[in-house]
Amino acid sequence: MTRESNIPEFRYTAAFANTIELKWQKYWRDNGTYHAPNPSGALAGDPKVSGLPKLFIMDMFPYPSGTGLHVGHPLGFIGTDVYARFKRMTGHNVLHTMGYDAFGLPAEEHARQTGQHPRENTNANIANMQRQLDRLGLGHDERRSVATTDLEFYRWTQWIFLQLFNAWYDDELEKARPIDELIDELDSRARELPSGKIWHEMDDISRQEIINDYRLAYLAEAPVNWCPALGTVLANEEVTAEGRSDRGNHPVFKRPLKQWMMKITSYADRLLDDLTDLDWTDAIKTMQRNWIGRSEGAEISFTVNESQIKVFTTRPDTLFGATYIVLSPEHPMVEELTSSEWPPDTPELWKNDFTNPVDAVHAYRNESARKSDLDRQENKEKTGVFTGSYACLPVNKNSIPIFIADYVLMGYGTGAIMAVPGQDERDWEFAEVFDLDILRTVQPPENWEGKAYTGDGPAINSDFLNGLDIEEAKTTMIDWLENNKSGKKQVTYKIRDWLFSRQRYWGEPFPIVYGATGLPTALTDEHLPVELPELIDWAPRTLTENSDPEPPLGRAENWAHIEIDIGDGLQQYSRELNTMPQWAGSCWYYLRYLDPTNSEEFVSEDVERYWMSGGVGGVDLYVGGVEHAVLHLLYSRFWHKVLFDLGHVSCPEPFQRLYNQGYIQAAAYQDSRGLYVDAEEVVEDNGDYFFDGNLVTRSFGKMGKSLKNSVTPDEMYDQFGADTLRLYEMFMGPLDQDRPWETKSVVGSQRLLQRIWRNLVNEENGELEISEAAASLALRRLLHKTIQAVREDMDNLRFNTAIARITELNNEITKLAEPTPREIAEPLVHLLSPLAPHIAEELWEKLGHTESIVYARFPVADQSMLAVEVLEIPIQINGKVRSKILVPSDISASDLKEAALNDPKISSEVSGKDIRKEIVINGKLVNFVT
RNA sequence: GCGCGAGUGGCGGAAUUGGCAGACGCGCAGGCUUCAGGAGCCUGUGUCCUUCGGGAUGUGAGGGUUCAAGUCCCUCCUCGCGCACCA
Repeated sequence: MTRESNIPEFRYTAAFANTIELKWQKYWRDNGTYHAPNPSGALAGDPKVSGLPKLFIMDMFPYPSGTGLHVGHPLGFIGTDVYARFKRMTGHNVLHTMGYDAFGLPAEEHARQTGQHPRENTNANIANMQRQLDRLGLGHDERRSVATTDLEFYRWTQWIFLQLFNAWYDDELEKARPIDELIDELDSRARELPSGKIWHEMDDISRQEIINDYRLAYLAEAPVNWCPALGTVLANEEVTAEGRSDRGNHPVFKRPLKQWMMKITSYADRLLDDLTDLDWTDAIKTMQRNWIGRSEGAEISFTVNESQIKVFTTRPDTLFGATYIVLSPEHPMVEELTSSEWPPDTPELWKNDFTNPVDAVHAYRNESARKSDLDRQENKEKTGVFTGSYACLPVNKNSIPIFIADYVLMGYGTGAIMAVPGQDERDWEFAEVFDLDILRTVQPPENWEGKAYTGDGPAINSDFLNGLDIEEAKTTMIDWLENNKSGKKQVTYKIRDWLFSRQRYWGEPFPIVYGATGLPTALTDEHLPVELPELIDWAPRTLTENSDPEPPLGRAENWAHIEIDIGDGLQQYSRELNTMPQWAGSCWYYLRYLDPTNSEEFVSEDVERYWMSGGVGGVDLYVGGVEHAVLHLLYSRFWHKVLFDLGHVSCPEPFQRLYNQGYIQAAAYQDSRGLYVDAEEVVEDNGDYFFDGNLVTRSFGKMGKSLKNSVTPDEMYDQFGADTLRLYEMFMGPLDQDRPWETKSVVGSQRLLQRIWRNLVNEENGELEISEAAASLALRRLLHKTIQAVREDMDNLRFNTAIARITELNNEITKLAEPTPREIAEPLVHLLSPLAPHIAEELWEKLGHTESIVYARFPVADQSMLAVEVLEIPIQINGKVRSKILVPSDISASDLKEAALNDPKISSEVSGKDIRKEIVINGKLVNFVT
């Protein structure tokens, strides 16, 4: 219980902080303080401001969760806000705003559980989250806020979809082009179809089918990830390595279904190459590279009877060492390659106890079909069975056996490999199990004792390759294969085209209709937006593995069938019933921030060029969690590149600098049954933790409902105020690092603000209490040292050390006997203002200023104040500090040595000893070695 | 298994062209103020020893380079993240 009567009326308490915070938040809102002017258009403003260097700072925009924020969420938002405020004070036109990623599975799942319509639910969540964020005092240009669920926003998501639908990838020019240009080239015979079909001899429907396959957004029948529990199909990126849904951890099944796909594979090389120019961490770049999974090698054909098996290998140089072939059990040629009888002399080992290959192969295929991906991963013992057929090795016509084995995956390369046990560990293991030949074709080092040798060395046992190193042997072999029509150079990728349709209600409808031909047809711009129909029954059905996905939009009978004119007169059409995935809106929202009210274009050219200029990527700083490393960041790079190719944006990449903030973790406690107990109720006693008198165990994890360890910003506003919360979150540690939350430590940040306040304001009467007299030279020096350090720290997002420097300065001010000199007080408030903007505004006003501090100039250190006259130099003997001396900073090395030797402590220590070596680092230290 | 990152007081963390380890904060201890303290202020606080001057020791473990190593090199351990039979 606090007794208010003892606390001075104008002390900086939580209640007082709340008063001034609300005051200044209202002021900023009323004055449009954070409005960043565009160079032209509806949001144009003061040309003096839009003439400043621009800075586009962004947070990954959040999904408005129904449970609201906990203190872990705003960490990155605060970080970008501090940086943005600092940059405003150094003469930049800073664009910083916030939007909501409000479509998608989670919104709908939540709505399904509560029975509320997704829109109502989403709007309520957005309002709540906006309230929580506003209270933090984030300097966002609120005019630019968007939600992906706004009709005026998703109108343009649909428009961008049409850009993709109406474009194709020209492999020669390595860029996307309008589909009409392809049609023109085919019409004028400037281009032939690679299939050999003759364009001019085809009917209209066949032509449309051909063209549709060229589109960057296309319909395809392909094995997709069907998640019955979610009632929808999912992209590869949304399925975990265990074969479950990323969201909800439900089982996912591979099923062939006709779905919308995006041709992201066409951009694989550019997505890979352009990573080089981005200021992203190597961790994220590596994750993207792994996901794209480019490997160079060769496709080699092996002849079996009349047919050919194509294998992909990255080691064509080892072809002479191929002693068998392995097909994935799902490979389409397995059946035709399975002979009816075991060939004479087939080793028993290869038969798996079956009397003929047909039964053996059948049994093996059934067994591996039953195995989940997880089983296949966990059990790496090699299994397989002989098909009874032999293939012909193209270089020497040797006959080698063909196996099927589940260590070869259908989803990669051609689903078939040439096995080279001498140079491949997996093949070696398999060869050991089945007693197959092993032939080394690369000479291992002399004392090599291992099995397969994958390192470099001269080729052996390889005829015309002998003596060549791996790289030379590869190119020589590829030449040979191409000359002998047995293969070719080949690049494969792990990345697959992006599955883009979902059987859900709460997403963007496709701007696509189907006419009499049944082929997909694009709506034209004037028919946009395609608005989501109001549905009473919008929930997806819970379905089984074998059922078909049912798009909920099919239940909107009146909406699903329309009569419109899209160029061929008024006709009957049925609409596409799928919706887009959640990623669609987040692929491009940053562009809408630039020009959110534009009803003619998704962003005007002029505005886009202004904000997106500077590097290869337009956004100057993008802060968000590492969990979007391959999903959002890959998809939006892809869309951006398409828009770039088609001339709609001016730079090839969206995000120049990416920064991954860490997570705030919190202690969670489990009782003896393993159940989580309310962390707030746990008490510590001598290193042990108790809940309700019972011993509980502590662990750390992400804040949230399930661990019962959430702390909300609202609680922090009540107990400390928003400035304190901001300061504490920035002070906990480096922004990119995970850190444990400790409510009991927050008070430290509040004390700093209290002390700064008290150093400038009389707590009893609330009056400014500073001195107009000059500061001491020592304090002035400290101030400039602090300014220098804080500036550097702010620039490098090292807010924790910036706060430490400010604290040091304030600690010195606290020691003064007289009031704080104005020449110190004003810069101190400047240094503080990006971190704790409300108290800074209040102090700034008390200091007599009528303009907001937001656009004040951040102090610059006076270099002459940084130079010191006297240095304290440690003197070491044998590397150990024995004394310290004060010397003039401009002392010469020899004088420094003399001064050190004259130090009484040093002279007594070295007297009678032989100084063998003297190290004199001027300005740093002296070390005598005896 | 492969790749990346990290290991510093009771706790969060400072310190990098190698140059005084532990800035700043929390916590803790003592004091002031107070009827009281879960408020505020001051002082102290790596560990061990100490005659209170100081001494020894110390950055996951072990070794090395150097006048000098948290920092560089080698070997190993632990934790986190990513990928995982990708041919």
